[in-house]
Amino acid sequence: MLDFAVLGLLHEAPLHGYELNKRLKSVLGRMSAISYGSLYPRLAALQDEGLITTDSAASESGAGRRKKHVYKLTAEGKERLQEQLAEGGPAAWDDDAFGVRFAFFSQTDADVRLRILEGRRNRLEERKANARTTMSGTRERLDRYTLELQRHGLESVEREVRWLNELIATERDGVAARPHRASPALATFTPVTQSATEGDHR
Amino acid sequence: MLDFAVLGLLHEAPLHGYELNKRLKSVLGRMSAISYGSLYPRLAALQDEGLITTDSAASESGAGRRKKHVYKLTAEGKERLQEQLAEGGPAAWDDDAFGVRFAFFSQTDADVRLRILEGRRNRLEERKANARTTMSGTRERLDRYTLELQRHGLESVEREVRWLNELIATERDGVAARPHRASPALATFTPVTQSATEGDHR
DNA sequence: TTCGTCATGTAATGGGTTACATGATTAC
DNA sequence: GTAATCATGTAACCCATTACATGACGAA
Repeated sequence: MLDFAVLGLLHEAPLHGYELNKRLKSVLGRMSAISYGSLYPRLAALQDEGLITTDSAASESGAGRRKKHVYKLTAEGKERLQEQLAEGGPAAWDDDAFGVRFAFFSQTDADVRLRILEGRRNRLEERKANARTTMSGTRERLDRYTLELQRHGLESVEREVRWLNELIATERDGVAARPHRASPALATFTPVTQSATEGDHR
Repeated sequence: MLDFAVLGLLHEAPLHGYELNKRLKSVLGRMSAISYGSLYPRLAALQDEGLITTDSAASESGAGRRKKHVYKLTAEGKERLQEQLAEGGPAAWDDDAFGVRFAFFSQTDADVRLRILEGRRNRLEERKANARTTMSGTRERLDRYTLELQRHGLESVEREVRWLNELIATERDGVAARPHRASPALATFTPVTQSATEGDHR
């Protein structure tokens, strides 16, 4: 997951670790940024695997001077990234993975995008069904707050399903127009949010 | 976190591990259920610490027969739970903790409840501010999908803030009526959801 | 010249997962 | 009697975190 995000970001532009981490913050969404104690070892590992390089002549120049490494993808790294981008299976629709996959949709083929969006929606639809049955589920009446939590959770899921449906619709239009290549689909997306930024909350 | 949830559930009723895990699913919300490979060792540890017991004469009766252990809180366990229920600090308002804390609001004093709800709201309000600045943030224009992801995330946060504001309002009414003891606050909560279940999604 | 932030790293630790193994109970 | 599900447990591992340590660079 982390590896994928790193490869994806480096494909857009070469970066050094510190900067990478800041970008990661947007991409990983709710997981926010990764800690440096986690990132740097990972970068070292990816380098050992030959997926990324740093052309720091810097490490040769002076004495053992420590300066910022700018990493970029190797040919092998690009290949690996492409494989992962093509993966539209169940792994792509769980909570953690989906956000990251979505963040790199620009680099993803239109058909895979659609597969992921639909998979994700179905996953949520399942969860919705589950939640419904457990909530109104015969006996074992939950207490007030647990119930309210559940209710709010369910509503969130429903909201996300609607969002996905909109995305799927616009994606399909895009695909219909110019089939199969990565395409601007979302260009025509109209933000349905009817005043999301500052509404009522007395 | 897990420990707290376990103590909280056992305070409501004695349970054995397997059943506990199922209940945990509702309580932990998005973290869903914990794996058994995680739960059982933790139960053993809690027992070692003297916070829970299982009065299985069963372990003596036959030969080394393995049967279900029903766990319940010890006096020490109850004490520990009370301490944790009284904690309304920052730890209670992060993503993971909040849901669990909320799930046990029935066992939480009204003032602590309010502290947690407000803390949580402020936390989200902060995040909102952050997101806004990074989104419309000068240069480094994000790509289409990243932007859409961000937009949706922001909207979700705003929604949750509104939810919290409603909860806070009803809590305050409750507190005003009969100050300081654990009280039914939410009894008067009216579900503002104006048709959440199946709305527009063309 | 000192303070803040950029920048990189390591070691200890933690909290969970998966895979595996086993046994009891219920329903058919 | 056999399959499904309930129920408990262990060992190996994974991935990330925290705490710590170091150093470069720009601005006051």
